[in-house]
Amino acid sequence: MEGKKISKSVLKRLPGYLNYLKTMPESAPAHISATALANALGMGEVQVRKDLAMVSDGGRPKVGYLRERLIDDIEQFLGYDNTTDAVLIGAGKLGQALMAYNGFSEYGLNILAAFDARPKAEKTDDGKPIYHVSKLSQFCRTHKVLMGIITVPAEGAQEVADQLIAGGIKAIWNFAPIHLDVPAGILVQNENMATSLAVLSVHLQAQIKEEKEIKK
Amino acid sequence: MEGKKISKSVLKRLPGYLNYLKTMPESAPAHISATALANALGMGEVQVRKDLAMVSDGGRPKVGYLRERLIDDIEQFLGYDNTTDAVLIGAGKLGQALMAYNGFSEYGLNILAAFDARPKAEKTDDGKPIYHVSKLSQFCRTHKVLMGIITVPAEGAQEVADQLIAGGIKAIWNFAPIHLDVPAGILVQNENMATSLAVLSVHLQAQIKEEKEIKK
DNA sequence: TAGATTGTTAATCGATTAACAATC
DNA sequence: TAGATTGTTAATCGATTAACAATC
Repeated sequence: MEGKKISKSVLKRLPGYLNYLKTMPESAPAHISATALANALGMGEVQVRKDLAMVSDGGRPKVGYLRERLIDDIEQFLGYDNTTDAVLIGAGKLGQALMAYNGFSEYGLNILAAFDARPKAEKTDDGKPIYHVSKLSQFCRTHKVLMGIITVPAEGAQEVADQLIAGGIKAIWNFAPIHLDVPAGILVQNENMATSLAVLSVHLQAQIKEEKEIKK
Repeated sequence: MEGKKISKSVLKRLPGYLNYLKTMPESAPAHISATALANALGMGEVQVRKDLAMVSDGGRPKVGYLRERLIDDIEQFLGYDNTTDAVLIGAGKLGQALMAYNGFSEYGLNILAAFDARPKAEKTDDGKPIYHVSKLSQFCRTHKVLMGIITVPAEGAQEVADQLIAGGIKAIWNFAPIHLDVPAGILVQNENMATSLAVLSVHLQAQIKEEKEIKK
C-alpha cells in the first residue's frame, strides 16, 4: 500500500528484497511468498511479510506475490522509476570506480559530470566531462542537480558540501571519512567504511579470543 | 569500562567519535566532554555520554575525557591495536581503489594480497601481489588470514565466499551486491551502496513532492 | 563551595516478534 | 473444503531519552 510512513529500518531492507527478486532465474515460478523470500535471505518471515505489505498490496493468500509486480512496487516506492541527476566531486580512484560502475542507472541515478580540484583529464573513462570545482555550484544550479557524491579527501569535503548546498542540492552521498555540517533539510548519507570495519574488527577480536579459550 | 556486552548500534557510532577526536587540531584543549562531542557531531549528549561510558572509564566530572586516553580506549575496544591480515578478491577498479587506500592500516587492517579470476598484472599499483583465484583457499590457510574482502561482480561472489570459508576465514567484507549464504559463525558485512541509494532516493522523492505542493 | 559533567536508574519510544483472524 | 499464506492486532524486546544522584 502506498502513502504510509515507512521507517528507515524497513527502507534499508527493501533493496535486499529487490535485488534478490531481480536476480531470480527466468525459470523460477512467477509467484513468490514472503516465507520463501525470508528463507532465501536468512530473515524472519514475519518481518519480510510486514515489510512487503508496506510497499505492495499485491499479496494474495496461498499464492504470494507476483514477482514482476512486486519488483515494480518496490522500485516505485524507492523512486527508481524517476531519474535523479547527480554530480560527483573528486575524480580520484574511488570516484573513477564509481563513475565506471554502470549499475547506478538501475537505481535511477544519472551522474552528469565529475568535478575535481585538479582535473587530470577532460573526460572520465566512460566519457563524462570532468570540470574544475570552481564551476560546481553554477553547474548544479543550471542543471537543477539534486544530489552530490563526495569522493574527495576528508580535508576538502566540508568545502565541497558547502558548494553543493549553495548550488541547491538536497542530498549528499558522502564517501569522505568526516562528519559534514549541513543545514536542516539536507540529507547526508555517509558511506562509512570505518563503520563496517569496526563491526568486522570486533567480530574478529571475539573470534580470536574464543579460539584461545578453546586451546586452553 | 571493558568487557561489557556492546550493542551493534553503539558499535557503529564509535568510529564517528574516534574520527572526530583524531582530526582535532593539536591546539585544542587536552580534555573533551561528551557534551562537546555531541554538539560537534550533531548528536544527543546523553547518547554520546552513554556510548563513551561503554568503552572508557576515563571520564571525570567537570573535566570530561582526556582526548588521547579516549582515542586509545576506543581503538583498543575496536581492536585497531591488533593487526588483522586480509585478502582482497577482484582486482577491478573498486578493488584497486581499496588497495590503494592507505588509510586501512589506521584500522589495523593489512591487505596481504589480491586475487583475480583473470589477473591483468603481477602486482597492484601499490606493490601487493595479484594471484589467480585458484590459489585463494590455500593462501588463506598458510597465512592464517581471517578476513576476505570481496569486490568481484555479483555472479562470482558466492563462489569466492565459499573458497574463503574453505580457507578458514571468519569474516567477509562484501562489496558485491548480492546476499551471501554462509555458515553460522562467519560474519558477512555488506558494504551496500544500494541501501544508501535507497535512503537518498526516498529523501529526494519526498523533497520533489514537497516542492510541487508549494508551487500549487 | 558551586556548578559542570559524569554515570546510573527509570520512563519512553520504536521496532521486532508472536498470536490470530481473514482469505483465496 | 482444507490449508497455505496473507495482513492485523497485541506482546515483547531493545534502544533511546529523560531524570537524578554522584563527584571532582
